[in-house]
Amino acid sequence: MKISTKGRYAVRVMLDLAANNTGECIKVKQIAERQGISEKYLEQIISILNRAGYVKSVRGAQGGYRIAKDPKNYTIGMILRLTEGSLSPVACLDGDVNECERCDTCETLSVWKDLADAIDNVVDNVTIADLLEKQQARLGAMAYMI
Amino acid sequence: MKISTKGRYAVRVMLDLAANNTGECIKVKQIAERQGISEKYLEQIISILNRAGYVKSVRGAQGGYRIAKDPKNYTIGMILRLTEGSLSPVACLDGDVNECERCDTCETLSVWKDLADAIDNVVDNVTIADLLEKQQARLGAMAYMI
DNA sequence: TTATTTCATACTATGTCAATAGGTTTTGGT
DNA sequence: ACCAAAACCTATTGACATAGTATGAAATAA
Repeated sequence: MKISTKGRYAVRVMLDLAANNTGECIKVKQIAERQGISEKYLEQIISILNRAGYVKSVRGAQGGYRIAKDPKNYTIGMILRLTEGSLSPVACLDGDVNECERCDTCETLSVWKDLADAIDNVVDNVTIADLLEKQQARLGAMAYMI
Repeated sequence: MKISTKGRYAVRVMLDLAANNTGECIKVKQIAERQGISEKYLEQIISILNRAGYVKSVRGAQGGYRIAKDPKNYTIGMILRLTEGSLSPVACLDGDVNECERCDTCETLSVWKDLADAIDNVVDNVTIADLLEKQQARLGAMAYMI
């Protein structure tokens, strides 16, 4: 019942790109350093985000990545589903075909449905913009402490 | 982000024991047959429930299992945590020690906290008695359809 | 004493996770 | 034209978890 590093790192990448979005290209190396994540592993994760169009890449020297749209367009749910696959707690709820022949008489299924709804409700109502805002509020508060 | 068969089967075992609780001992073989689960695998799962005192066992011939207390005493959350371990979506939230040194500045942590709360809120508010009630309501409705 | 049942432990095949490794391609700067 | 920097691509790896099987020991009612 754990979210893997892939999903968690993907969220942090999106937040990092949003927080450091100056219009310049951001290199994987920079993100890896800031986030303390293996550069090569990050490469794979960011390529998923790239193929989905969540980030835009520029190849070659001076290349790198930029967040594609405004951070408010990206929910945590979108990013997790993209990188992790389905967030539903049981396979029975995946896809439109219910291959389990016990589904009709399966009392536990309603619990898993409620659980899936609860999970969706959280992750689909937080955006990268929300996280960014919090981060900047914290950094602002920190500035007064110097 | 999936619940494993161990946890799901454990819930079904508890429900089965509750539904078929006549005071007589219920054998692993019977549960396995009713639930369509491997007998040997079930043995391992029920032994976890037994060691935790959720079920009572009687050894030897004519032995078997009985649910220990009234079904309303067992939430899905209890059963899942016992068999699956922690239900929190990230390791950062497990235990009292936060070994991650980024926790102070980790904006995503609040999302995982909300997610953990949402999950807990579902699984801790459904009991085996609730599932049993639903099952019996359905079986009652079925009887009229004959 | 025997059949039935729980109890305990070891084993196995498969898959996933979290990387690491080793390249190829693209491109700006010189 | 060349070089270095960067993205891009694919294969491989070691560790671990999952979902069982397999084998047998211990307990007990009949």
